[in-house]
Amino acid sequence: MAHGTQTDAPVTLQRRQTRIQQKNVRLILDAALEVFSRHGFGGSTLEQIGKAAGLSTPNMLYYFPSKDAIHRELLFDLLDVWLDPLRTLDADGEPLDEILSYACRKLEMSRDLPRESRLFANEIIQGAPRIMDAIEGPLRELVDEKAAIILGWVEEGRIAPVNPWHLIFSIWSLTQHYADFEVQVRAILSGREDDPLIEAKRHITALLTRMLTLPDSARPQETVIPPRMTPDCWDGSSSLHNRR
Amino acid sequence: MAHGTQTDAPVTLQRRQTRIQQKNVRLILDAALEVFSRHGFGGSTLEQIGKAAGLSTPNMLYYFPSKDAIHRELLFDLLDVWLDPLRTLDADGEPLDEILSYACRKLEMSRDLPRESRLFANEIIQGAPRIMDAIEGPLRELVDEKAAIILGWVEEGRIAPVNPWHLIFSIWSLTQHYADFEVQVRAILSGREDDPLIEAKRHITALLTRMLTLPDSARPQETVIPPRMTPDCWDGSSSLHNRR
DNA sequence: ATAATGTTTGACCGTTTGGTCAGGAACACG
DNA sequence: CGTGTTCCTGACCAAACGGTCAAACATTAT
Repeated sequence: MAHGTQTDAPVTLQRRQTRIQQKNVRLILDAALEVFSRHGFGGSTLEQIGKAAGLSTPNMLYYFPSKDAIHRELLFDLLDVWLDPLRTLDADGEPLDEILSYACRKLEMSRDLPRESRLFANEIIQGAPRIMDAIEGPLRELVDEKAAIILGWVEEGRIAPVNPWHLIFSIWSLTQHYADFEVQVRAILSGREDDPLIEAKRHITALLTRMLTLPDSARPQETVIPPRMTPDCWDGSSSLHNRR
Repeated sequence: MAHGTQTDAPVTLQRRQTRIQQKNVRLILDAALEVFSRHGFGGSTLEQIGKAAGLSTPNMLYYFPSKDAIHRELLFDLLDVWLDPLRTLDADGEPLDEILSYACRKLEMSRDLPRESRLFANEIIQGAPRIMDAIEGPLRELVDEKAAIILGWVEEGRIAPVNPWHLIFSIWSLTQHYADFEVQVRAILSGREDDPLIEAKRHITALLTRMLTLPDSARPQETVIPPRMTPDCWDGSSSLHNRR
């Protein structure tokens, strides 16, 4: 062996995936997500992650070169998932439906991917040291693109005037709050609401609807306004399944 | 000396405050707030805090018995400040004004006390291990009390129907977002808005107003509705001064 | 001045941390 | 079956961690 005794670790990309590799990498990432999302990067130890994954510390370092590498992989895997709902916001759709659907999908993610939400929150709170590039680049571009669409709707008089960027921030904060601050929400609502997320959906839908619906006087009169139906995502079933 | 060589450390309560004590305790707490709020408890080290405070590690431990004690003191000092705005929500006030004022004060706090906001966020994200009692007790009671007031306003037909608890969550999330996710907000808005918080105030005010204002048909007709003025907190000056 | 008190430091300690490594165990495959 | 590869572990390491302590240094009051 020319360059080291230990067989070359299966680096992130060049992966001849063995079954065992697949299983353990998944185990590690899942455990790391659990631990990192609760304690932050600095507050987490490989021992904790190993315990959660059922693997020894050196064994984990056989699959990943370092603690940092695990964290980075989690974060970059997450970025795609995280921005996906916004990508689907369609300029050709009915404005209010599009925005409500988006909020709804984000709220679903708070229900189904709370750990991912907390991981992201931790990263941003700490100043986004590892994903600032992605935020200043792709994320910003995506937001600008969709904000332009919403601005177009405003100018066409199809929704009430609103700052599109801050509208997007509002949707982010309103929805992610139920994942990131879950223990607070549950502590306050315990005994009052069994599933806060159901009521949260009603609340956020109403909030956005009232905010974006034009007053009667300004509404276009061409057609009778149909009673606004909330987009029926999440009523009964969902496609996301990542709960622990 | 009966119980130890080192002079009794100035424990949190029994404080014969020397000038030096006052100065250094303040220095330590301020530095600790900076560090803890960015890296979380586990991710922070006494060395970091010491560097920020300009004090050596053992010297800090002369004023506080442990890293944990510093963190606890910060957290409990914060709790009072944090809940104060909600306490001032007045059942006898004009409903919309009261709620807008509350949101406004919370937004002010995001501007003036971002580190405190992040410290709190960190604690909740991590499952509130140190302040769960305060959340299940005093916080919950305060929220219930104020939610009852809001519910009363709804039943009197003075604001549009709304779930008061989720309304409070909404205000928390909408406002704290600008402190906790500040780097993201700035990264997205940089070059577009110099001071995001100004536009944020407009946005949140409009959002809450549209959400809580009754439709024309339902509005009580006794008096002419005066043009709604936003409560003029924060327009020009503020009482909070804790920026770094 | 001087004694008593309050403050700061450098050296130190035990533990935990991320990470290495040689070698053994389990596996795949001809 | 045997042999090459993949996987796993126990022992180990250096650095960093929270914290202690005796002694030196300031400060204050008398």
